[in-house]
Amino acid sequence: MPKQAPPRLDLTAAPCCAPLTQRRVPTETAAALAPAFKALGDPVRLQLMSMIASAEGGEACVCDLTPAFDLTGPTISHHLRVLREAGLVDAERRGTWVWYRARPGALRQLAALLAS
Amino acid sequence: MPKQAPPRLDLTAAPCCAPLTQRRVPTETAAALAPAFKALGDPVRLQLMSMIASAEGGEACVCDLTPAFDLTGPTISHHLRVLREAGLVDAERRGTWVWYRARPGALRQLAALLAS
DNA sequence: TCTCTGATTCGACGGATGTCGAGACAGGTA
DNA sequence: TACCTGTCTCGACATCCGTCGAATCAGAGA
Repeated sequence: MPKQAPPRLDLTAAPCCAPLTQRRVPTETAAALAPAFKALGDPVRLQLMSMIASAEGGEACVCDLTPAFDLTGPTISHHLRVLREAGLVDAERRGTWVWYRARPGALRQLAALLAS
Repeated sequence: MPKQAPPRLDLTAAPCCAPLTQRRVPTETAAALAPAFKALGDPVRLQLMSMIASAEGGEACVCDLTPAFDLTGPTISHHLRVLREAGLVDAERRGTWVWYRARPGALRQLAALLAS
């Protein structure tokens, strides 16, 4: 869990969501959603996102995420932070461990933009 | 139009497409699709993609794209090349102008991955 | 309180990225 | 042929990004 709530994007606040293919995405919408796509634009983060979103109970522990990659703890922590700051996931510390869960609506909004 | 066909990703060749939220995305799939998300992870490219995909006739001329941004020609050309190499668009020169069109199936595949 | 473990932050490094100006290339047109 | 216009390539620059080791912080338990 971050020491203080990090500057987090609220994707649902984006001027929203007509499909990309329907009309030109306004500048503000592009600026609001591009960071989320950027966050998914790394293979490790794409897998992290998938592991979190598909985890049973809807949440995944960092202690399960880290050993799934050939990367150090700090690096995984960095990628999780990027996902957090992009508004894609939320983190919660419970006792010793930190749990991540997908932010409801975030993926849906991105999917809606790409939908035809 | 690129001088020679650039190394272009074939998104449809990616081990494909169960939603992110359903099961963990395999490493190869993540490696194949992350570049496409990365390409959309820039506000300018997101708008370019939208302008191309939503253009009437399904294609847009560079000569219409460039003046829509406060950027130089080379910079727009660079962004279009990134979209091309990510497998999201195709380019074709017809006479003086170069036309870009959305690559069918590319956006659909990304949307499918994000779908819940 | 002290110690141990899990997770984050910090600082550093090499490599990638966005932007531009200058120059090259492709097609029209005279 | 020569010239003009539209587009791309090249080289340079500052900035950002992915990764690591070391240090720090947060809880749990002795």
